[in-house]
Amino acid sequence: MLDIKFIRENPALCKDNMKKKFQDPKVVDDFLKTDEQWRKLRAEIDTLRHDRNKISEEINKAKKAGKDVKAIVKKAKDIPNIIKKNEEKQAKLQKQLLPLLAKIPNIMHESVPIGKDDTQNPEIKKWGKPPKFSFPIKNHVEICESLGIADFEASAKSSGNGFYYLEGDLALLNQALIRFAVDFMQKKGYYYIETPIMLKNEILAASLDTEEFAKTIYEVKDEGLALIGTAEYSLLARYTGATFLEKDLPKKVFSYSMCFRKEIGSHGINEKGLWRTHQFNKVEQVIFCAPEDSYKMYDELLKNSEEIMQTLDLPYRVIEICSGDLAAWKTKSADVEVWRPTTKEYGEVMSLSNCTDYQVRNLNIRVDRQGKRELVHALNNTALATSRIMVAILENFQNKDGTVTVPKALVPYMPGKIKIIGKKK
RNA sequence: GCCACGGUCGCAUAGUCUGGUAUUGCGCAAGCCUGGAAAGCUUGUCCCUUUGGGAUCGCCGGUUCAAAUCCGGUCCGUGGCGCCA
Repeated sequence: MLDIKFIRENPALCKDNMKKKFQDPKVVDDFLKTDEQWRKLRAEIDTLRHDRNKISEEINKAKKAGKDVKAIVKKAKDIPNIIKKNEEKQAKLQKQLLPLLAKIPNIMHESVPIGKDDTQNPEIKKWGKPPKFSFPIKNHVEICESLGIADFEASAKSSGNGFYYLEGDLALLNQALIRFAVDFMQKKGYYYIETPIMLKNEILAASLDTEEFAKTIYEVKDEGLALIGTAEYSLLARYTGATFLEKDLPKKVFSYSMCFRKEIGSHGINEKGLWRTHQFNKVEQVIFCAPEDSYKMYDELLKNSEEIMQTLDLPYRVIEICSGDLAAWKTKSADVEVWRPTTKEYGEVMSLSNCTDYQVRNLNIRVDRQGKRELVHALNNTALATSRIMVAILENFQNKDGTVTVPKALVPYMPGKIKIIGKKK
């Protein structure tokens, strides 16, 4: 959420920001109106509490002096009831206030392109040449099935749609990708953390909005736990309530985890294969930094992602998320998309975001600056989500004989240092 | 899972039995002092609000004029026992 004080002081800016996102700015007015009522009530309650505290003190003094307190106690008895009534009113207002607050989005960076939806996200960079094939190409599902390195029939039987069995060389390629990405981030000086994959519902709910939660998160019934959709959540949760020392910032961390997503209403979840699944492996980067550094860190995170793509020799482009497509908690965001020769399109494989202090305000993650505590800024970016990168490798590096060449950078990570997947042994 | 004990201001700690101003030390910040520093002294050091105040003792609720303190529930931690990859 945004800082309430900031909304009070900058209503025009908040509304203008919403207009740029093609959202109804009326929410800001509704919020301010309710907020004013809340504050007024708050002041009343404070006065009542003050009266009560004073009377209690009087009773205490009178008692100690050995005086009869019956008369004062009788007087004091009415106040708690009035307070209680007002507190109930206040709680009601609070309940109205929170959803309104959640609807007011983070203030976008001035560089964010204006656009209605994802069709208007501009391409800001393109790297690598899409491969040319002298033979009819297969998509990754056909490659997997012809080489026997994945089984989607078996996973459909065991778990339903959106799962997969990886077998043999492909399962090993998956592990190679994870190791490659972990080594890469480690060399960049990021700190490696393996996190819980289940979080308490309320902890998880603090990192994303209610709608997003309902659409993506699997809950573990009767346990009050939920499976993470990305290690971003568990990494943020790791630092909930933390106060960093200024010398420890920027705090650059990364994690490998399995991720679980319901993908309710998502396009393509019924498609067979590895592109969109309920369960996948991801190496994730997260940075906590001083507010003035967050756009510098944004550039660094993007550079990391691009280097990974370039090292794997995968053709990609970078698109910037336009105002209308930008999630409420982000001020700026970009996707790295990989070339898919089978669809002749680029598809999302990495997602970079600067969330500034919007998430962190709920989580209360701060930096101590000479005795003053300030909220940090939080950023996140994919390092490598293996299933989609495997799709890209299988499709871009396929050979005429049906085999697939392992990208050079991954060969050292493959058992036996094999250079080709699917070669008859 | 069972039993015992515990959770207090950044850290440490008193207060809980017997309800009535949240104690002390350390660390940190500002000021005084100093040639400069240390020491010493003063003030501050979670949040909201500010003329006053209000809230806060893991969390939620109850009793009460008044709850760190009493009652109920819950979460977390430590030790022991049990189970176990």
